[in-house]
Amino acid sequence: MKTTGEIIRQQRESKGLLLRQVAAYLDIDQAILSKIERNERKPTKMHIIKLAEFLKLDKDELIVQFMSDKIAYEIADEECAKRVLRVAEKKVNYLKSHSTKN
Amino acid sequence: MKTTGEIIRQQRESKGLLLRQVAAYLDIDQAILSKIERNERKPTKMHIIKLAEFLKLDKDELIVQFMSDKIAYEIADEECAKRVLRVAEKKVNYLKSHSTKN
DNA sequence: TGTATTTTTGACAATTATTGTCAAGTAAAA
DNA sequence: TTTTACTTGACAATAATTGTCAAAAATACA
Repeated sequence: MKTTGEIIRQQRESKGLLLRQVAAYLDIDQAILSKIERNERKPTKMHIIKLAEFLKLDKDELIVQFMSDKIAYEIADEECAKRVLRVAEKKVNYLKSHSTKN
Repeated sequence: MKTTGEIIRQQRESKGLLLRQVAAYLDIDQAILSKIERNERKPTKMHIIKLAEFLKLDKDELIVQFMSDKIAYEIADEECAKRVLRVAEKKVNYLKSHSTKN
């Protein structure tokens, strides 16, 4: 399984781009991007969106990576991680079916 | 589906306890507990643990409620919420099988 | 080699989010 | 109607996140 950081780094390198160039597009210091690629810092959603744009990665796919990282990280040390996910799914279904939009 | 706040409030009332009494045990202002019960503020994990203790609720069950709330809230407005959960589960499995403890 | 370039690292500053208090308001009970 | 419980909202304290900067380390390459 590739990490989010690995996906980003591979794509950046495959395009021959420097940290500094991509970081400039994201409007952050390259130090942060370096850390994101090494999974040492978590990207924000804005980072993810701009990275997908700039590196021509599939935006939804990258968001899935990013959010599942966050969730996995949050619950990984829970005994009941699996149940948490199952209950969360029920709640998401409920929220979606009762939300005003759509 | 009962919300976390509802579970807490029902149990508290069934025991004839006042907000102020439970809040004292949690060492917080009763205003916060009032808001937690009305799902207007999110409890911390410590709140949840102490609430389970004091109200004699099943601790793991309450933690599942609490964490699934957090997750559902985070991803509810995502198009790809379901996929996020599935990928998160894979990552949790991976993390669990590769963690040092156990 | 050694010089330029890129990346990494860590200290710490700025910003934002969370968690809390307080006091006044509302509701309900006695 | 007075007391008691609960709710609300402004805002203070604390904690977490996000960022900068500059020096160190790694890499590329003349």
